[in-house]
Amino acid sequence: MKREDLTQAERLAEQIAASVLSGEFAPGLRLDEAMLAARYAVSRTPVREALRQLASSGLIVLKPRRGATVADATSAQLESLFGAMAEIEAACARLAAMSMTPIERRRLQSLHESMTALTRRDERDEYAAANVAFHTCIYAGAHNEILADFAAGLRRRLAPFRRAQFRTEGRLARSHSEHATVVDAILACDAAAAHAAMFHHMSLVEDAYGQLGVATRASA
Amino acid sequence: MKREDLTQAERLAEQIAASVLSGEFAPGLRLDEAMLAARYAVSRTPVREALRQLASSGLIVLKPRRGATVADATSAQLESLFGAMAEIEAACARLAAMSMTPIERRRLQSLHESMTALTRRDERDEYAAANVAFHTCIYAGAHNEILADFAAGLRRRLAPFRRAQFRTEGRLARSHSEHATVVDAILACDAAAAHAAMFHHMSLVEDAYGQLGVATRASA
DNA sequence: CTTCGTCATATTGCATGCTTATATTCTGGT
DNA sequence: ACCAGAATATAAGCATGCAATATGACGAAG
Repeated sequence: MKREDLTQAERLAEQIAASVLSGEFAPGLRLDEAMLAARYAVSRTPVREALRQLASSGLIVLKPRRGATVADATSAQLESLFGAMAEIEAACARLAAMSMTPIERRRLQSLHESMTALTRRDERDEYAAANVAFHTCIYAGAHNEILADFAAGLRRRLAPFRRAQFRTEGRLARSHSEHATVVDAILACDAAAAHAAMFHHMSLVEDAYGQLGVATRASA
Repeated sequence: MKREDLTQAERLAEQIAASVLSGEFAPGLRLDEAMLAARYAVSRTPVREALRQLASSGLIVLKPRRGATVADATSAQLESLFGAMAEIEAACARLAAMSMTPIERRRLQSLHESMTALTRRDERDEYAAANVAFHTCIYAGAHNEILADFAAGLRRRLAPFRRAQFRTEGRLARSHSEHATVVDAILACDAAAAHAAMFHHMSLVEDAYGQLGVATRASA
C-alpha cells in the first residue's frame, strides 16, 4: 500500500521529465533551480538531486556551475541516437522471436491487430500511444531487463525530437505494415527475420524524422 | 585549461565508483552517507548527489529512506547483463567493421598484436587492462557515442562480478584467439562475421564467469 | 519459549543560509 | 565610438540543522 512512497526528488524527476516529454520544456531551455523549486513548492535540494538523476539519463544536460538545460541534440547526435535505437530494438526483436512465451505472442498479435482500426480511422494520437505499447511489449518479450530499460530510455530521450512523427501523410499505414512484418517474424520464431524487419522499421522512422523533424529543432 | 573543474559531487562519484570497481566496496555493502562524507572530508550534500548519479548508472542501488548499497545482482540479473553486453558488443563490432577509418583499423590491429606478448608471458593484470583498451577501441570504431557509452557503462557495471575473469588456466590464450577472429573480420570489413565473432567471444566470457565467478558473489 | 508491540536510536530526506564562481553592466581609457 | 577592465548581481555549490522514518532491542503477553 506504500507503493507511492516516492521521495520528493524522485517525484520531481518524474514531473520534470513529463514536462520535457510533453514539450512544455523545449530542448535548449534553461532549467533554473530556484524556478523549479518555486514551481513545485519544494526547496532547491530535492530539485538538484532530481536534475542530477535526469542528467544521468541524458534527458537534460548539467554543466558545472552553469546550470541545467533540456538536452538539445545536434544532428550528428540524433543520428547516433536513432542508430543506437535501431540496433537495440532489432536486438530485442530477435530475442523476442526466440524467447517470447505463447501468452506474450498472443498479446503482441492482439495489440497489433487492435492498431489496425486506429490506422483506418487515422487516429494519430491514439496510434502513437499504442505504438509505444507495441514496442514496449517487444522489449518485455526479449526477457532482458537491461536491454528493455535501455530501449525505453532511448525512446524517452528521442521523444522531444519526434513529436510530429506521425504527421506525415500515410505514415500510420506504413508503420502498421512494417509492424506486421515484425509480428509475423516473431510469431514464426524467425529470429533473423525479426531482427531485419525491426531494423528496417526503425531506419524508416529515422528517415521520417529527417523529412520533417528538422523544423522542430532549436539547436545552436 | 580548466579541464579539472569537476564539482565535488562529480569527483565523489568517480572516487566511489573507483572504490566499487577496485573491490574495496564489495557488492551488497551498505554505503552510509555520513561515513562517506567523513571519508572524503565533505558534507553529506555532495555525497547524496554523487550517490544519486551512481544509482542512475546502476552501479549502486538507492532505496528510498533505506540508504544506498553497492549493486548486488542475482544470477538472473547477471545473465541479463551479460546478454545485453553480448548484444551491444556485437552491434559495435558490426558497425566498426563497416565504418572504422584506416587509422582506427591500424590501431586496433596494433593493439591486438601487442597483446600477443602479454598472452605468452601470461601477464594477467596487464592483459586485463589491454583487454579494456581493445574493446574500447572497437566501441570508438562504431562511431556511435550512445552505443559506446552504453557498452562502457555495462562493462563498468559488470566489473565487480568478474574480477577473477582471467584466473582460469588458458583463458588468456583463448581470449586472444577469439580477439584474432574479431580483428580479422573487422579488418576485412565483414560486418556479419564481426558481429558473430564478437557475440561468440562475449558468450564465452559469460561462460568463464559461470565457471568460477559464482564463488565471489555475496548475494542474499 | 515464542511472538507481537512499543520505544529508542540512527540515518535518511529536506530546508535554509552562506560561499564562490560566472555573467552582466558600468565606467574609464584609448 | 568602441573596447577593456572592474564591480555588482545572480545563480550554482556546499554545509549545517531539523524533522521524519526505518531498524533494532527490550519487554510483555499468549
